[in-house]
Amino acid sequence: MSTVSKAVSLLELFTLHEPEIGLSDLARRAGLDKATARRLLMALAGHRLIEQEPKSRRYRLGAGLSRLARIRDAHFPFVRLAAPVIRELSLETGETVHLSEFSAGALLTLHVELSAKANRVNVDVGQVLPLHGTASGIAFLAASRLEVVSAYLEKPLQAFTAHTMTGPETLAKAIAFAAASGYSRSSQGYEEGVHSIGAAILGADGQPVGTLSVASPVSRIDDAIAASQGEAAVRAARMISARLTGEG
Amino acid sequence: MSTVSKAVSLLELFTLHEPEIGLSDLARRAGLDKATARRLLMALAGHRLIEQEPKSRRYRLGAGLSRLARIRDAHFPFVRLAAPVIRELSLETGETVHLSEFSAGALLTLHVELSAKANRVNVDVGQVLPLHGTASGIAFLAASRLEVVSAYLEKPLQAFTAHTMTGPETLAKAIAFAAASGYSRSSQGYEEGVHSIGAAILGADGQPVGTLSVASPVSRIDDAIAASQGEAAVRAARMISARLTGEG
DNA sequence: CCCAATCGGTTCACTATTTGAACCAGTGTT
DNA sequence: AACACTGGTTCAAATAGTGAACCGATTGGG
Repeated sequence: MSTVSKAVSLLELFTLHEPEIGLSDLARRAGLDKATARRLLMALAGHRLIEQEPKSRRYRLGAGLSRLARIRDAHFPFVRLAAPVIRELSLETGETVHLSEFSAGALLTLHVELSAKANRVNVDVGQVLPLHGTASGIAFLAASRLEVVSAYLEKPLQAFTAHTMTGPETLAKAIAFAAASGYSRSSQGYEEGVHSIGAAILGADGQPVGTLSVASPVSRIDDAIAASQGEAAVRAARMISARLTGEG
Repeated sequence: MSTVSKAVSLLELFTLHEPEIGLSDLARRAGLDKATARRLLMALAGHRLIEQEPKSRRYRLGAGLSRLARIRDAHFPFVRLAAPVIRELSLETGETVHLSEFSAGALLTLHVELSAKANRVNVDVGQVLPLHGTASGIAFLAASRLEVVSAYLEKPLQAFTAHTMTGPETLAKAIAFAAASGYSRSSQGYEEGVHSIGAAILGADGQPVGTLSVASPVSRIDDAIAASQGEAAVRAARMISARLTGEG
Protein backbone atom coordinates (compact mmCIF):
# COMPACT_ATOMS: atom_id res chain seq x y z
CA MET A 1 0.00 0.00 0.00
CA SER A 2 1.37 3.39 -0.95
CA THR A 3 2.21 5.97 1.69
CA VAL A 4 -0.11 8.42 0.02
CA SER A 5 -2.96 5.97 0.31
CA LYS A 6 -2.28 5.54 3.99
CA ALA A 7 -2.25 9.30 4.52
CA VAL A 8 -5.53 9.77 2.68
CA SER A 9 -7.15 6.90 4.55
CA LEU A 10 -6.37 8.85 7.71
CA LEU A 11 -8.38 11.75 6.30
CA GLU A 12 -11.22 9.40 5.50
CA LEU A 13 -11.60 8.34 9.12
CA PHE A 14 -13.19 11.67 9.94
CA THR A 15 -16.96 11.76 9.54
CA LEU A 16 -19.82 14.13 10.23
CA HIS A 17 -20.45 12.31 13.49
CA GLU A 18 -16.82 12.12 14.52
CA PRO A 19 -14.97 15.17 13.24
CA GLU A 20 -12.11 15.04 15.76
CA ILE A 21 -10.01 11.99 16.54
CA GLY A 22 -6.95 11.38 18.69
CA LEU A 23 -3.63 9.96 17.51
CA SER A 24 -3.83 6.47 18.98
CA ASP A 25 -7.38 6.08 17.76
CA LEU A 26 -6.47 7.19 14.26
CA ALA A 27 -3.52 4.82 14.14
CA ARG A 28 -5.56 1.90 15.38
CA ARG A 29 -8.42 2.41 12.96
CA ALA A 30 -6.17 2.97 9.99
CA GLY A 31 -4.15 -0.11 10.90
CA LEU A 32 -0.97 1.95 11.19
CA ASP A 33 1.69 2.33 13.80
CA LYS A 34 1.31 5.39 16.01
CA ALA A 35 4.64 6.77 14.83
CA THR A 36 3.65 6.29 11.20
CA ALA A 37 0.25 7.87 11.70
CA ARG A 38 1.83 10.84 13.41
CA ARG A 39 4.36 11.39 10.63
CA LEU A 40 1.63 11.25 8.02
CA LEU A 41 -0.55 13.64 10.03
CA MET A 42 2.34 16.09 10.31
CA ALA A 43 2.87 15.97 6.55
CA LEU A 44 -0.83 16.60 5.98
CA ALA A 45 -0.85 19.36 8.59
CA GLY A 46 2.01 21.05 6.74
CA HIS A 47 -0.40 21.56 3.86
CA ARG A 48 -3.35 22.42 6.10
CA LEU A 49 -5.22 19.28 5.19
CA ILE A 50 -5.21 18.41 8.90
CA GLU A 51 -5.33 20.65 11.93
CA GLN A 52 -4.67 19.85 15.53
CA GLU A 53 -6.75 21.19 18.37
CA PRO A 54 -4.01 22.41 20.72
CA LYS A 55 -5.98 21.79 23.89
CA SER A 56 -7.18 18.25 23.41
CA ARG A 57 -4.39 17.46 20.94
CA ARG A 58 -6.95 15.75 18.78
CA TYR A 59 -6.83 16.06 15.01
CA ARG A 60 -9.44 17.34 12.59
CA LEU A 61 -9.73 18.06 8.88
CA GLY A 62 -7.98 21.28 7.83
CA ALA A 63 -8.83 24.46 5.95
CA GLY A 64 -6.79 23.38 2.92
CA LEU A 65 -9.54 20.93 2.08
CA SER A 66 -12.12 23.72 1.91
CA ARG A 67 -9.83 25.64 -0.38
CA LEU A 68 -9.29 22.74 -2.76
CA ALA A 69 -12.99 21.91 -2.73
CA ARG A 70 -13.81 25.49 -3.66
CA ILE A 71 -11.51 25.28 -6.65
CA ARG A 72 -13.10 22.04 -7.75
CA ASP A 73 -16.64 23.24 -7.23
CA ALA A 74 -16.00 26.44 -9.16
CA HIS A 75 -14.96 24.38 -12.15
CA PHE A 76 -17.43 21.58 -11.80
CA PRO A 77 -20.47 23.18 -10.23
CA PHE A 78 -22.56 20.05 -10.12
CA VAL A 79 -23.99 20.58 -6.65
CA ARG A 80 -24.51 24.30 -7.13
CA LEU A 81 -26.57 23.81 -10.27
CA ALA A 82 -28.40 20.76 -9.08
CA ALA A 83 -29.30 21.77 -5.52
CA PRO A 84 -32.31 23.97 -6.33
CA VAL A 85 -33.74 21.32 -8.64
CA ILE A 86 -33.23 18.64 -5.97
CA ARG A 87 -34.99 20.84 -3.46
CA GLU A 88 -37.88 21.41 -5.80
CA LEU A 89 -38.22 17.68 -6.42
CA SER A 90 -38.17 17.00 -2.70
CA LEU A 91 -40.98 19.50 -2.13
CA GLU A 92 -42.97 18.15 -5.08
CA THR A 93 -42.74 14.51 -3.98
CA GLY A 94 -42.67 15.16 -0.24
CA GLU A 95 -39.82 12.65 0.02
CA THR A 96 -36.10 12.68 0.68
CA VAL A 97 -34.12 13.31 -2.53
CA HIS A 98 -30.38 12.93 -2.93
CA LEU A 99 -27.81 13.75 -5.57
CA SER A 100 -24.87 11.47 -6.36
CA GLU A 101 -21.79 11.77 -8.50
CA PHE A 102 -20.09 8.83 -10.15
CA SER A 103 -16.54 8.38 -9.02
CA ALA A 104 -14.25 5.35 -9.10
CA GLY A 105 -16.87 2.69 -9.75
CA ALA A 106 -19.47 3.89 -7.27
CA LEU A 107 -21.87 6.73 -6.54
CA LEU A 108 -20.85 9.34 -4.00
CA THR A 109 -23.68 11.19 -2.26
CA LEU A 110 -23.09 14.92 -2.70
CA HIS A 111 -26.27 16.58 -1.58
CA VAL A 112 -29.45 15.65 0.27
CA GLU A 113 -32.82 17.31 0.72
CA LEU A 114 -34.70 15.58 3.50
CA SER A 115 -38.44 15.04 3.42
CA ALA A 116 -40.45 17.23 5.80
CA LYS A 117 -42.40 14.19 6.96
CA ALA A 118 -41.71 12.59 10.31
CA ASN A 119 -41.46 9.15 8.78
CA ARG A 120 -38.80 9.70 6.18
CA VAL A 121 -35.67 8.16 4.74
CA ASN A 122 -32.42 9.63 6.01
CA VAL A 123 -29.40 9.73 3.76
CA ASP A 124 -25.99 11.13 4.66
CA VAL A 125 -23.82 13.27 2.47
CA GLY A 126 -20.62 11.36 1.80
CA GLN A 127 -22.28 7.96 1.70
CA VAL A 128 -20.95 5.68 -1.03
CA LEU A 129 -23.54 3.69 -2.95
CA PRO A 130 -22.90 0.63 -5.13
CA LEU A 131 -24.15 0.63 -8.71
CA HIS A 132 -26.20 -2.53 -8.29
CA GLY A 133 -28.71 -2.66 -5.47
CA THR A 134 -29.65 1.02 -5.57
CA ALA A 135 -32.11 2.71 -7.88
CA SER A 136 -29.50 5.37 -8.58
CA GLY A 137 -26.97 2.76 -9.61
CA ILE A 138 -29.36 1.00 -11.95
CA ALA A 139 -30.31 4.31 -13.55
CA PHE A 140 -26.63 5.10 -13.95
CA LEU A 141 -25.88 1.75 -15.56
CA ALA A 142 -28.86 2.14 -17.90
CA ALA A 143 -27.36 5.39 -19.17
CA SER A 144 -23.83 4.03 -19.47
CA ARG A 145 -22.13 2.47 -22.47
CA LEU A 146 -22.70 -1.27 -22.77
CA GLU A 147 -19.06 -2.16 -22.18
CA VAL A 148 -19.06 -0.31 -18.86
CA VAL A 149 -22.17 -2.18 -17.78
CA SER A 150 -20.90 -5.62 -18.68
CA ALA A 151 -17.51 -4.92 -17.07
CA TYR A 152 -19.27 -4.01 -13.85
CA LEU A 153 -21.65 -6.96 -13.89
CA GLU A 154 -18.81 -9.44 -14.36
CA LYS A 155 -17.48 -8.81 -10.87
CA PRO A 156 -19.17 -10.62 -7.98
CA LEU A 157 -21.96 -8.47 -6.54
CA GLN A 158 -22.62 -8.12 -2.84
CA ALA A 159 -26.16 -8.64 -1.50
CA PHE A 160 -27.04 -5.93 1.05
CA THR A 161 -30.51 -7.21 1.91
CA ALA A 162 -32.61 -10.23 1.02
CA HIS A 163 -34.00 -8.12 -1.85
CA THR A 164 -30.73 -7.05 -3.46
CA MET A 165 -30.58 -7.89 -7.15
CA THR A 166 -27.36 -9.77 -7.86
CA GLY A 167 -28.28 -12.08 -10.74
CA PRO A 168 -27.26 -10.86 -14.24
CA GLU A 169 -30.71 -11.53 -15.73
CA THR A 170 -32.57 -9.72 -12.95
CA LEU A 171 -30.25 -6.77 -13.28
CA ALA A 172 -30.47 -6.74 -17.05
CA LYS A 173 -34.25 -6.57 -16.76
CA ALA A 174 -34.08 -3.66 -14.29
CA ILE A 175 -31.60 -1.85 -16.51
CA ALA A 176 -33.78 -2.40 -19.57
CA PHE A 177 -36.76 -0.94 -17.70
CA ALA A 178 -34.71 2.11 -16.72
CA ALA A 179 -33.42 2.55 -20.27
CA ALA A 180 -36.97 2.45 -21.61
CA SER A 181 -38.71 4.66 -19.05
CA GLY A 182 -35.86 6.96 -18.06
CA TYR A 183 -36.09 6.05 -14.39
CA SER A 184 -35.24 3.02 -12.30
CA ARG A 185 -37.01 1.52 -9.35
CA SER A 186 -35.56 -0.42 -6.43
CA SER A 187 -37.44 -1.70 -3.43
CA GLN A 188 -35.35 -2.53 -0.38
CA GLY A 189 -32.35 -3.46 -2.49
CA TYR A 190 -29.89 -1.60 -0.30
CA GLU A 191 -31.70 -1.06 2.95
CA GLU A 192 -34.79 -2.74 4.39
CA GLY A 193 -37.94 -0.67 4.23
CA VAL A 194 -36.60 1.84 1.70
CA HIS A 195 -38.04 2.30 -1.77
CA SER A 196 -36.13 4.35 -4.32
CA ILE A 197 -36.63 5.88 -7.73
CA GLY A 198 -33.47 6.85 -9.62
CA ALA A 199 -32.68 8.90 -12.72
CA ALA A 200 -29.38 9.57 -14.45
CA ILE A 201 -27.89 13.01 -14.99
CA LEU A 202 -25.93 13.38 -18.23
CA GLY A 203 -22.85 15.51 -18.87
CA ALA A 204 -22.01 17.49 -21.98
CA ASP A 205 -20.72 14.38 -23.77
CA GLY A 206 -23.98 12.49 -23.20
CA GLN A 207 -22.35 10.18 -20.68
CA PRO A 208 -23.86 9.96 -17.20
CA VAL A 209 -22.02 11.97 -14.54
CA GLY A 210 -24.29 11.16 -11.63
CA THR A 211 -27.84 10.48 -10.53
CA LEU A 212 -30.62 11.73 -8.38
CA SER A 213 -32.88 9.54 -6.34
CA VAL A 214 -36.22 9.85 -4.52
CA ALA A 215 -36.22 7.67 -1.40
CA SER A 216 -39.42 6.82 0.47
CA PRO A 217 -40.53 4.43 3.20
CA VAL A 218 -41.77 1.39 1.28
CA SER A 219 -45.10 1.58 3.14
CA ARG A 220 -46.01 4.82 1.33
CA ILE A 221 -45.43 3.53 -2.19
CA ASP A 222 -47.70 1.89 -4.74
CA ASP A 223 -47.22 1.52 -8.49
CA ALA A 224 -49.07 4.73 -9.32
CA ILE A 225 -47.04 6.79 -6.88
CA ALA A 226 -43.83 5.19 -8.09
CA ALA A 227 -44.69 6.08 -11.67
CA SER A 228 -45.44 9.71 -10.81
CA GLN A 229 -42.23 9.96 -8.78
CA GLY A 230 -40.39 8.44 -11.74
CA GLU A 231 -41.71 11.03 -14.15
CA ALA A 232 -40.86 13.85 -11.75
CA ALA A 233 -37.36 12.41 -11.24
CA VAL A 234 -36.77 12.23 -15.00
CA ARG A 235 -37.88 15.83 -15.46
CA ALA A 236 -35.57 16.97 -12.66
CA ALA A 237 -32.62 14.96 -13.98
CA ARG A 238 -33.12 16.42 -17.49
CA MET A 239 -33.28 19.90 -16.02
CA ILE A 240 -29.96 19.40 -14.24
CA SER A 241 -28.37 17.87 -17.35
CA ALA A 242 -29.47 20.87 -19.35
CA ARG A 243 -28.02 23.28 -16.81
CA LEU A 244 -24.74 21.37 -16.74
CA THR A 245 -24.32 21.53 -20.47
CA GLY A 246 -24.90 25.26 -20.45
CA GLU A 247 -28.49 25.28 -21.66
CA GLY A 248 -29.65 26.79 -18.38
CA MET B 1 10.49 15.84 1.45
CA SER B 2 7.85 13.30 2.30
CA THR B 3 5.94 11.46 -0.37
CA VAL B 4 2.71 12.71 1.12
CA SER B 5 3.93 16.28 0.77
CA LYS B 6 4.73 15.69 -2.88
CA ALA B 7 1.29 14.24 -3.49
CA VAL B 8 -0.45 17.17 -1.82
CA SER B 9 1.66 19.67 -3.70
CA LEU B 10 0.30 18.13 -6.88
CA LEU B 11 -3.22 18.93 -5.65
CA GLU B 12 -2.12 22.47 -4.91
CA LEU B 13 -1.13 23.11 -8.51
CA PHE B 14 -4.77 23.32 -9.50
CA THR B 15 -6.25 26.82 -9.28
CA LEU B 16 -9.47 28.59 -10.11
CA HIS B 17 -7.91 29.73 -13.37
CA GLU B 18 -6.37 26.39 -14.24
CA PRO B 19 -8.58 23.61 -12.96
CA GLU B 20 -7.32 20.91 -15.34
CA ILE B 21 -3.67 20.03 -15.96
CA GLY B 22 -1.89 17.32 -17.97
CA LEU B 23 0.61 14.81 -16.59
CA SER B 24 3.83 16.25 -17.98
CA ASP B 25 2.83 19.73 -16.91
CA LEU B 26 2.02 18.60 -13.39
CA ALA B 27 5.32 16.75 -13.07
CA ARG B 28 7.30 19.71 -14.39
CA ARG B 29 5.67 22.24 -12.09
CA ALA B 30 5.89 20.07 -9.01
CA GLY B 31 9.52 19.32 -9.79
CA LEU B 32 8.81 15.60 -9.95
CA ASP B 33 9.56 12.89 -12.42
CA LYS B 34 6.67 12.00 -14.71
CA ALA B 35 6.63 8.44 -13.39
CA THR B 36 6.53 9.68 -9.82
CA ALA B 37 3.82 12.21 -10.54
CA ARG B 38 1.73 9.56 -12.21
CA ARG B 39 2.06 7.10 -9.33
CA LEU B 40 1.05 9.79 -6.86
CA LEU B 41 -1.88 10.84 -9.04
CA MET B 42 -3.05 7.25 -9.25
CA ALA B 43 -2.89 6.91 -5.47
CA LEU B 44 -4.89 10.13 -5.10
CA ALA B 45 -7.36 9.05 -7.76
CA GLY B 46 -7.92 5.81 -5.85
CA HIS B 47 -9.37 7.93 -3.08
CA ARG B 48 -11.19 10.29 -5.47
CA LEU B 49 -9.02 13.24 -4.57
CA ILE B 50 -8.09 13.43 -8.24
CA GLU B 51 -10.11 12.59 -11.34
CA GLN B 52 -8.98 12.13 -14.88
CA GLU B 53 -10.94 13.49 -17.80
CA PRO B 54 -11.07 10.39 -20.00
CA LYS B 55 -11.03 12.29 -23.29
CA SER B 56 -8.20 14.74 -22.82
CA ARG B 57 -6.51 12.56 -20.18
CA ARG B 58 -5.95 15.67 -18.16
CA TYR B 59 -6.32 15.61 -14.39
CA ARG B 60 -8.55 17.65 -12.13
CA LEU B 61 -9.45 17.78 -8.44
CA GLY B 62 -11.80 14.98 -7.42
CA ALA B 63 -15.16 14.68 -5.72
CA GLY B 64 -13.58 13.24 -2.57
CA LEU B 65 -12.30 16.71 -1.75
CA SER B 66 -15.82 18.10 -1.77
CA ARG B 67 -16.83 15.32 0.57
CA LEU B 68 -14.03 15.96 3.04
CA ALA B 69 -14.55 19.72 2.89
CA ARG B 70 -18.21 19.27 3.73
CA ILE B 71 -17.32 17.24 6.79
CA ARG B 72 -14.90 19.93 7.90
CA ASP B 73 -17.25 22.81 7.24
CA ALA B 74 -20.01 21.13 9.20
CA HIS B 75 -17.73 20.94 12.21
CA PHE B 76 -15.70 24.12 11.80
CA PRO B 77 -18.27 26.56 10.53
CA PHE B 78 -16.16 29.67 10.11
CA VAL B 79 -18.51 31.47 7.79
CA ARG B 80 -21.62 30.31 9.59
CA LEU B 81 -20.38 31.58 12.95
CA ALA B 82 -18.86 34.77 11.62
CA ALA B 83 -21.60 35.92 9.23
CA PRO B 84 -23.96 37.41 11.85
CA VAL B 85 -21.11 39.27 13.51
CA ILE B 86 -19.95 40.60 10.13
CA ARG B 87 -23.47 41.75 9.39
CA GLU B 88 -23.74 43.47 12.75
CA LEU B 89 -20.44 45.26 12.16
CA SER B 90 -21.57 46.38 8.73
CA LEU B 91 -24.76 47.85 10.19
CA GLU B 92 -22.87 49.49 13.03
CA THR B 93 -20.26 51.13 10.79
CA GLY B 94 -22.51 51.64 7.78
CA GLU B 95 -19.70 50.32 5.60
CA THR B 96 -18.90 47.20 3.58
CA VAL B 97 -17.35 44.48 5.77
CA HIS B 98 -15.73 41.28 4.52
CA LEU B 99 -14.43 38.08 6.06
CA SER B 100 -11.27 36.32 4.83
CA GLU B 101 -9.60 33.03 5.61
CA PHE B 102 -5.85 32.53 5.36
CA SER B 103 -4.87 29.90 2.87
CA ALA B 104 -1.65 29.27 1.00
CA GLY B 105 0.06 32.57 1.66
CA ALA B 106 -2.88 34.85 0.99
CA LEU B 107 -6.31 35.79 2.25
CA LEU B 108 -9.34 34.30 0.56
CA THR B 109 -12.56 36.33 0.76
CA LEU B 110 -15.28 34.07 2.15
CA HIS B 111 -18.14 36.40 2.96
CA VAL B 112 -19.18 40.00 2.31
CA GLU B 113 -21.78 42.31 3.80
CA LEU B 114 -22.22 45.35 1.60
CA SER B 115 -22.83 48.82 2.93
CA ALA B 116 -26.35 50.16 2.44
CA LYS B 117 -24.94 53.47 1.18
CA ALA B 118 -24.96 54.33 -2.49
CA ASN B 119 -21.30 55.28 -2.41
CA ARG B 120 -19.76 52.11 -1.06
CA VAL B 121 -16.87 49.72 -1.58
CA ASN B 122 -17.68 46.52 -3.44
CA VAL B 123 -15.81 43.32 -2.67
CA ASP B 124 -16.33 39.92 -4.29
CA VAL B 125 -16.47 36.59 -2.53
CA GLY B 126 -13.58 34.46 -3.80
CA GLN B 127 -11.24 37.41 -4.24
CA VAL B 128 -7.66 36.66 -3.17
CA LEU B 129 -5.92 39.41 -1.20
CA PRO B 130 -2.16 39.73 -0.59
CA LEU B 131 -0.89 40.05 2.98
CA HIS B 132 0.91 43.30 2.38
CA GLY B 133 -1.04 46.17 0.91
CA THR B 134 -4.36 45.32 2.54
CA ALA B 135 -5.45 46.20 6.06
CA SER B 136 -6.57 42.59 6.50
CA GLY B 137 -3.15 41.33 5.56
CA ILE B 138 -1.31 43.66 7.93
CA ALA B 139 -3.64 42.67 10.76
CA PHE B 140 -2.99 39.03 9.92
CA LEU B 141 0.78 39.49 9.90
CA ALA B 142 0.64 41.38 13.19
CA ALA B 143 -1.05 38.36 14.78
CA SER B 144 1.31 35.82 13.20
CA ARG B 145 4.50 34.36 14.61
CA LEU B 146 7.56 36.47 13.87
CA GLU B 147 9.18 33.83 11.67
CA VAL B 148 6.10 33.76 9.42
CA VAL B 149 6.21 37.53 9.07
CA SER B 150 9.90 37.76 8.22
CA ALA B 151 9.62 34.87 5.75
CA TYR B 152 6.82 36.73 3.97
CA LEU B 153 8.57 40.08 3.96
CA GLU B 154 11.72 38.62 2.47
CA LYS B 155 10.04 37.97 -0.85
CA PRO B 156 9.69 40.90 -3.27
CA LEU B 157 6.37 42.68 -2.72
CA GLN B 158 4.17 43.92 -5.53
CA ALA B 159 2.89 47.50 -5.46
CA PHE B 160 -0.80 47.67 -6.44
CA THR B 161 -1.19 51.44 -6.24
CA ALA B 162 1.12 54.39 -5.64
CA HIS B 163 0.23 54.03 -1.94
CA THR B 164 1.07 50.33 -1.49
CA MET B 165 3.53 49.77 1.32
CA THR B 166 6.41 47.64 0.07
CA GLY B 167 9.36 48.82 2.15
CA PRO B 168 10.28 46.62 5.15
CA GLU B 169 10.44 49.57 7.57
CA THR B 170 7.09 51.01 6.50
CA LEU B 171 5.50 47.59 6.82
CA ALA B 172 7.14 46.92 10.18
CA LYS B 173 5.71 50.18 11.45
CA ALA B 174 2.21 49.31 10.22
CA ILE B 175 2.49 45.84 11.75
CA ALA B 176 3.68 47.28 15.04
CA PHE B 177 0.69 49.65 15.08
CA ALA B 178 -1.67 46.74 14.45
CA ALA B 179 -0.01 44.62 17.12
CA ALA B 180 -0.37 47.44 19.63
CA SER B 181 -3.91 48.56 18.83
CA GLY B 182 -5.44 45.28 17.67
CA TYR B 183 -6.45 46.71 14.31
CA SER B 184 -4.62 47.77 11.18
CA ARG B 185 -5.25 50.68 8.85
CA SER B 186 -4.55 50.91 5.14
CA SER B 187 -5.41 53.80 2.88
CA GLN B 188 -5.51 53.04 -0.85
CA GLY B 189 -2.86 50.35 -0.51
CA TYR B 190 -4.66 47.90 -2.73
CA GLU B 191 -7.17 50.00 -4.63
CA GLU B 192 -7.35 53.74 -5.22
CA GLY B 193 -9.96 55.51 -3.15
CA VAL B 194 -10.50 52.67 -0.69
CA HIS B 195 -9.72 52.95 3.01
CA SER B 196 -9.66 49.77 5.12
CA ILE B 197 -9.52 48.77 8.76
CA GLY B 198 -8.52 45.15 9.44
CA ALA B 199 -8.56 42.89 12.48
CA ALA B 200 -7.34 39.31 12.89
CA ILE B 201 -9.50 36.39 13.92
CA LEU B 202 -7.69 33.82 16.04
CA GLY B 203 -8.23 30.06 16.12
CA ALA B 204 -8.16 27.81 19.12
CA ASP B 205 -4.36 27.66 19.09
CA GLY B 206 -4.03 31.44 19.24
CA GLN B 207 -2.79 31.59 15.68
CA PRO B 208 -4.70 33.76 13.22
CA VAL B 209 -7.08 31.85 10.95
CA GLY B 210 -8.41 34.82 9.04
CA THR B 211 -9.43 38.45 9.21
CA LEU B 212 -12.31 40.81 8.88
CA SER B 213 -12.09 44.20 7.28
CA VAL B 214 -14.18 47.38 7.14
CA ALA B 215 -13.81 49.06 3.76
CA SER B 216 -14.93 52.65 3.13
CA PRO B 217 -14.53 55.28 0.44
CA VAL B 218 -11.49 57.26 1.58
CA SER B 219 -13.50 60.50 1.37
CA ARG B 220 -15.66 59.44 4.32
CA ILE B 221 -12.77 58.72 6.70
CA ASP B 222 -10.90 60.85 9.22
CA ASP B 223 -8.73 59.72 12.13
CA ALA B 224 -11.57 59.71 14.64
CA ILE B 225 -13.81 57.61 12.41
CA ALA B 226 -10.96 55.24 11.66
CA ALA B 227 -10.30 54.78 15.37
CA SER B 228 -13.94 54.05 16.12
CA GLN B 229 -14.13 51.60 13.19
CA GLY B 230 -10.96 50.00 14.50
CA GLU B 231 -12.40 49.44 17.94
CA ALA B 232 -15.59 48.02 16.49
CA ALA B 233 -13.58 45.72 14.21
CA VAL B 234 -11.50 44.45 17.13
CA ARG B 235 -14.63 43.73 19.14
CA ALA B 236 -16.19 41.84 16.22
CA ALA B 237 -13.01 39.87 15.56
CA ARG B 238 -12.73 38.89 19.22
CA MET B 239 -16.36 37.81 19.21
CA ILE B 240 -15.79 35.54 16.22
CA SER B 241 -12.58 34.14 17.74
CA ALA B 242 -14.48 33.32 20.92
CA ARG B 243 -17.24 31.60 18.98
CA LEU B 244 -14.70 29.59 17.01
CA THR B 245 -12.96 28.30 20.09
CA GLY B 246 -16.23 27.16 21.57
CA GLU B 247 -16.69 29.99 24.02
CA GLY B 248 -19.84 31.14 22.27
C1' DC C 1 -5.01 8.06 47.02
C1' DC C 2 -2.38 5.16 44.25
C1' DC C 3 -1.52 2.03 40.65
C1' DA C 4 -2.37 0.60 36.03
C1' DA C 5 -3.71 1.75 31.81
C1' DT C 6 -4.23 4.89 28.80
C1' DC C 7 -2.74 9.05 26.25
C1' DG C 8 0.53 11.91 22.71
C1' DG C 9 4.96 11.91 21.21
C1' DT C 10 10.03 10.38 20.02
C1' DT C 11 13.98 7.49 18.66
C1' DC C 12 16.69 4.65 15.41
C1' DA C 13 18.15 0.22 13.23
C1' DC C 14 15.89 -2.27 9.67
C1' DT C 15 13.53 -2.62 5.28
C1' DA C 16 10.18 -1.87 1.96
C1' DT C 17 8.68 1.79 -0.89
C1' DT C 18 9.84 5.30 -3.94
C1' DT C 19 12.53 7.03 -7.55
C1' DG C 20 13.93 8.36 -12.39
C1' DA C 21 16.53 7.44 -16.75
C1' DA C 22 15.33 5.07 -20.57
C1' DC C 23 11.90 3.22 -22.93
C1' DC C 24 7.22 2.66 -25.39
C1' DA C 25 3.21 4.12 -28.55
C1' DG C 26 0.34 7.81 -30.09
C1' DT C 27 -0.62 12.73 -31.89
C1' DG C 28 -0.16 16.88 -33.87
C1' DT C 29 3.18 20.47 -36.33
C1' DT C 30 6.35 21.80 -39.52
C1' DA D 1 8.78 12.20 -43.10
C1' DA D 2 11.05 13.92 -39.39
C1' DC D 3 10.21 16.21 -35.17
C1' DA D 4 8.62 17.38 -30.56
C1' DC D 5 5.53 16.76 -27.94
C1' DT D 6 2.02 13.84 -25.21
C1' DG D 7 0.60 9.95 -21.54
C1' DG D 8 2.23 5.86 -19.80
C1' DT D 9 5.58 1.82 -18.26
C1' DT D 10 9.76 -0.69 -16.46
C1' DC D 11 13.23 -2.06 -12.96
C1' DA D 12 17.79 -1.59 -10.50
C1' DA D 13 19.35 1.74 -7.23
C1' DA D 14 18.58 4.80 -3.56
C1' DT D 15 15.90 6.89 -0.40
C1' DA D 16 12.14 7.44 2.54
C1' DG D 17 9.03 4.78 5.56
C1' DT D 18 8.47 1.74 9.36
C1' DG D 19 7.44 0.06 14.18
C1' DA D 20 9.02 -1.92 18.74
C1' DA D 21 10.47 0.14 22.62
C1' DC D 22 10.78 3.98 25.08
C1' DC D 23 9.37 8.74 27.32
C1' DG D 24 6.56 11.73 30.52
C1' DA D 25 1.84 13.27 31.29
C1' DT D 26 -3.13 12.20 32.05
C1' DT D 27 -6.88 9.60 33.28
C1' DG D 28 -9.87 6.59 35.74
C1' DG D 29 -11.05 2.53 38.53
C1' DG D 30 -10.39 0.09 42.90
